Amino acid sequence: MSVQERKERERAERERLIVATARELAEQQGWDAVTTRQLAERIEYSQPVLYSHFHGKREIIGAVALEGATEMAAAVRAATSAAEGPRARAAALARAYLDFAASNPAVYDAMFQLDGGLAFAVDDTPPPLKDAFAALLETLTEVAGEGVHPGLFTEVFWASLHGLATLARAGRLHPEFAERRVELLVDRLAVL
Amino acid sequence: MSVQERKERERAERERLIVATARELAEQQGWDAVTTRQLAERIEYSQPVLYSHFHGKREIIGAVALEGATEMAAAVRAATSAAEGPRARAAALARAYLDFAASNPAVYDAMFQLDGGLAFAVDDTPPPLKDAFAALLETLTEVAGEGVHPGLFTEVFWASLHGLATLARAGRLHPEFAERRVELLVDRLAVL
DNA sequence: TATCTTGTCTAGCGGTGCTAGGATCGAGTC
DNA sequence: GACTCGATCCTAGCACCGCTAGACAAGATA
Repeated sequence: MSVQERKERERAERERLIVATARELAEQQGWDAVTTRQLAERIEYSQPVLYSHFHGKREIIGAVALEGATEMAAAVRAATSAAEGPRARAAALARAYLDFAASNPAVYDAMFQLDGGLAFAVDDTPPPLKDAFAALLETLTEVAGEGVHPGLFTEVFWASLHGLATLARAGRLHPEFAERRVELLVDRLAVL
Repeated sequence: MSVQERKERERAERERLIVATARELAEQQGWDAVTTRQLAERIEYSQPVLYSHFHGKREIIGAVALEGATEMAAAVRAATSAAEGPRARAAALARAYLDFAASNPAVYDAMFQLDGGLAFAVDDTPPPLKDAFAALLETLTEVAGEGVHPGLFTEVFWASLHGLATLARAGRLHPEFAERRVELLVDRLAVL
């Protein structure tokens, strides 16, 4: 029994190592540099070991994405709970979201730009992703406005943030407008 | 003289063929299917011919992106000029933008998701891209609101549309809310 | 100690973007 | 009309990718 338990523990530990290494490598050199060979070398195992943990590279990206979703949900909740008043909470949410995207570009890519093989079909959406959306919903519901479906409003608000995050990082928007964009977005979308 | 002119004409024609074929193949089977081998076979030339026209695959993607930007600008202008009143024009712009993204996913990817090697550093941005932004600016300026920088407002509006377009296509948003999302976005962002 | 299962690695498959170097074709010249 | 020569194109191959079959060794079981 104990032997098997030890092995399972070691396996789980190695799996965490794979995900952490993939994430680290992606943040350092971009996802293009995250090849199975490079990744295998960094964890000091051969390539096939990766495939005994994940069905393919896509699943590794998906694992990084789920980790990121959990962290993003936490970051958003921490920021909103520290703010007072609906308007301030919505603004804090927006800034926390954009900060996370800017600070963890590779993770954000794994979540929304790359194919991590994650399902989004309402039912079998992984819990961390549902929870990240829920974190947005909690704060945004109070500024959705009368008679506006909170989920609908959250989708619009989220999409706007997503657009700002991706276009800003791609160098498509004027960097000096960053703060004013957030102000404008919150002012217009949020109903107090 | 005439011989050289004919050759240049044929070269230009072949270049158009390459871009058109890449675009067609991408729309049919996705950009993953657009390999240099597949592309070469479709135009009935060998691979190296591609490299006598473009420095690499990235440049071919960039060419498709520029073509798409021109078309999108035209589509937006056509839609807005057919609408009456600022609110109707802004709504028409939003729908035209989202329609274009939904109808030409591969082209939209070339423009905003893939690396087409296009510059965006204010000065050396290719004219078609500048013009596409200008097309948005023309209509959105009139609903930016008092004292709001039109360029800033356009960036925010555009980012929101971009977010809606990408998240919707990735299956991240509820399809049945599509029209209501546009209504909500225009209602909140546009100042009449 | 002998057996056997489990886990890991070596080697290799078919694919990718890209390119060096040889063959071929056609334009210009005698 | 034959010939030279330069432009043009293709064959073949490089290094890399994601992924996997099968040999092999280490460790648990008896």
